[in-house]
Amino acid sequence: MSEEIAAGRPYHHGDLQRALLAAAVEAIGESGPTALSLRDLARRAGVSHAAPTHHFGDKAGLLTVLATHGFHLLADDLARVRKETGSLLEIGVGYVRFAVEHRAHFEVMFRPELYRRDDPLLLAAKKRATDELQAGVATLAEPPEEGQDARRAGLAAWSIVHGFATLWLSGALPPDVGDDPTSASRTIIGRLFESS
Amino acid sequence: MSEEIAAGRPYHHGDLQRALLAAAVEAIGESGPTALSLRDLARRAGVSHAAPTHHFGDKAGLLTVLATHGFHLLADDLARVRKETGSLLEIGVGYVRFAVEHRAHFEVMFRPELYRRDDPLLLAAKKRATDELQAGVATLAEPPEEGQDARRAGLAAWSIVHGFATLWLSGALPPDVGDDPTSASRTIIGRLFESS
DNA sequence: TGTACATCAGTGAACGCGCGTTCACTGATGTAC
DNA sequence: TGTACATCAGTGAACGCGCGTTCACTGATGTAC
Repeated sequence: MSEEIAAGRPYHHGDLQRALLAAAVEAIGESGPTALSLRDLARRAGVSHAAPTHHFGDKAGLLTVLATHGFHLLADDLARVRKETGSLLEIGVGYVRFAVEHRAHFEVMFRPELYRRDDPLLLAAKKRATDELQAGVATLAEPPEEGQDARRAGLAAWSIVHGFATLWLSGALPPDVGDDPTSASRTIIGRLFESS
Repeated sequence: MSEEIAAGRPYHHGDLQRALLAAAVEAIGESGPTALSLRDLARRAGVSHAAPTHHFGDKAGLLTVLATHGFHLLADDLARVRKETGSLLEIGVGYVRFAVEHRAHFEVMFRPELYRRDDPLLLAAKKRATDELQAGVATLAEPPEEGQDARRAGLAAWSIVHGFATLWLSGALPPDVGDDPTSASRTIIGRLFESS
């Protein structure tokens, strides 16, 4: 219990940057990333509408940080699944689960026109995630030799899980796929990994 | 040469609906579908800013028509490739080609929050496209029996081509994939169809 | 062949709204001495 | 332990902008008779 909390809203927020990012996730969940406005985030965080500019400069700045967080979260998830299961199929299912559970992050991550796509921290985070996916390919029962074949296998795996995730999120899949993206994706993307 | 054209800009446009849709494709190609404004389309078509409302009601109405056109174009493309090649792999490559060549349509089609997703004409067009993809599964050398297996094969094929297309469009794929989405997708999505 | 009238397509002025950005400011915090 | 000062975080008023929407209107077209 800090004094500031006991004394009511302090002049300084304390952790406004984090609060704004949380508000952004909430707002994106409601209306998508393009409807986002800095004034709305300020309202949600209970600060003046000019405060966000202080921390992020503009909307692209905020979304760059949000996308960077997203790529790190994704890399963490994939690494965890790989260590726990050693299965490329389960890593793929983990990718789909990430997309559904962190929809706001996922939607921003793959709309680079919304952020600074050449930001160094962002690029590093993105590399972590793609490296992790590529490492998953090596867990196959008959892993392709390093080189072109392994790269293609990685891109095929990425394509199928990314496609399933985006089709799921857009509501394009037929209703009888069910309402559990984890198990639905396991039976469908399993077709690519049958040899493992 | 109609009298109106000879006499300069006529009061009535003649085919404003089509002109506005073409302007929308152009504008979306430049700035994406969410930045679209009816006033901008009116400007591009050379009419007053209130004219588009007459034809489409609002932005969602216009995008519903645009998405419907897109699904018909896609179904046409897939049907043509199926008849010409009888190959699911080539149908998949055709899907990717469509996404790249009709980027504006494709982007709208899979963002249903932008249009009236329960519009009957739209649903019919979408069904044509998904049916066509499912018909492609039957062209496999060892087609799965009708039923669950065939449906899963169709969803797996849809996922991988949709994933490749969206990753390509977002610029997420590594540079060494090359700059020809048709041949790049053929080698990569071919991994799913190797048995054919 | 002509005329009257309904219908349709497009106009342009007006409105209110939310937005990003700027700017002089003020409150709070930390650090040097 | 106290004081001065620099720095940082957040304020709130003001601005100009593009947008969607409304509305009374006008020009053009087609059809009935």
